[in-house]
Amino acid sequence: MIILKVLKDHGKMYGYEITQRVAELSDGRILLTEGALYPSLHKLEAEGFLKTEVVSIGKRVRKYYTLTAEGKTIAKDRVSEFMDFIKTMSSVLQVQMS
Amino acid sequence: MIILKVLKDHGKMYGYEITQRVAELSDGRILLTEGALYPSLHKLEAEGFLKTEVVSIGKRVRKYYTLTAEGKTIAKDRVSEFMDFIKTMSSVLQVQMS
DNA sequence: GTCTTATACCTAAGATTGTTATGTATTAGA
DNA sequence: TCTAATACATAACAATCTTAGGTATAAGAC
Repeated sequence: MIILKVLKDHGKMYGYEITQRVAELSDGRILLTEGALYPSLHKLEAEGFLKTEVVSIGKRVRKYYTLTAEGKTIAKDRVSEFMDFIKTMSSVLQVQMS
Repeated sequence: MIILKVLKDHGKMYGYEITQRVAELSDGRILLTEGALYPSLHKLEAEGFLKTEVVSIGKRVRKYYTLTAEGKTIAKDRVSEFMDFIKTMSSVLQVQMS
């Protein structure tokens, strides 16, 4: 969900850049590890939510990801789903008697 | 975390009662399934956060759970940890440029 | 009376997803 | 020249949830 969200806000990004962006946005509190990131990117791509574009930077290769049309829809859905989750959790956590 | 929280608010409860309470508090949106509930209760008990008391109701047996002193501390910690998570996620999700 | 639903406990197989570790390679800076 | 940062990726392991199955009592519908 986070990956989809930052791609939705920032447009074309590559994996490493996403980790940096998330760390920055969360003030270092969310560290998207590579073992979580890359399999997620590959899965999202396989599901048709992301499309890729490989770019050579000198001798190094960068793989840029962009949301597909379907990806934009899913991004919105996943974020609002998460917002609902937060609301639900808040109502569960607010209650306390005595 | 949810289990610890409802036990903290409501005191002595048995497993089935916890699922009902959580469903009620979340307006049916969080369904604590038995396959998730019981292993969690057993783990929390093994970790020393819960203590049990078996009560016979007619021929049926109920296993009541109560927070230990350590359990109360952990309950607070886990809840505030989750609150921090929500705050962090909110700051990540809020950002969006045009 | 009998059948279904609710109550009440539990475990286990399978799936998902994250962490940790490892591998490879380029580039920048000390 | 050595280390840290950049940049991709996979795999073993761990944690945890869902789904499915098992057992049994109590309440209510027909």
